[in-house]
Amino acid sequence: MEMSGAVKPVTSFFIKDILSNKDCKRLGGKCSSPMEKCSDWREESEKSSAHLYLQESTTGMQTESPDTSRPSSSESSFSSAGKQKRSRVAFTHLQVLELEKKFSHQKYLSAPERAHLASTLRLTETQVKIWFQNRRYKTKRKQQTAELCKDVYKAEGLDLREDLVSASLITSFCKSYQYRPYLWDYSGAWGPILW
DNA sequence: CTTGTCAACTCGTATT
DNA sequence: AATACGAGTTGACAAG
Repeated sequence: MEMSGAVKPVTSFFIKDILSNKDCKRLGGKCSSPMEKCSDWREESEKSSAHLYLQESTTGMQTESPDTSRPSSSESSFSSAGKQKRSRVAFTHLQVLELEKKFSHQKYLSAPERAHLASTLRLTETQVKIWFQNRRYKTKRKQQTAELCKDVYKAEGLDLREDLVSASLITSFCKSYQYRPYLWDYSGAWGPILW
């Protein structure tokens, strides 16, 4: 809140740093220079980049920039003034693919599993953790939306008179709400995507 | 311009 | 206290 927007954006991906950061925030203090995060996750990235580069050649599909961990404009995001833009790192197709594959089998990862996956994909554990969190949440929202739409269709079919107006509104909303970002998904473990 | 996507974020909570 | 979670928000970016 207080930190919002301004200088805050980037923080360390290390859990301890995140936590201490949080504490600082809550205490109203500013604990670390914005720079820190960069170097921190850089370290972590390099740690794993040593050998585990996620055999791109095996699939032969990786053509995107491999280094998601950062818009490796490591310097550029800071431009000149202290004002640093929040970065939105786009994971590579391959990374997302592997994450999805894992997610299709298990929605939750243990710490060791997460660590392994992270190093394999050259991501930080925090990135993997957040990705899974977001993924679960997205799945849930998607399902809720789908169910809502189903119900609306049913309601409309069975009882047209009941608040027809609002029902129709929701229906049209459902129709237009084509939110299926993971259509190409593995529809296996956690259910088919029905639309 | 607006809108959608999504990684990263905050906040409250649960578990150990 | 440390850690992870869900839910919701933020902000960068791309597509329309």
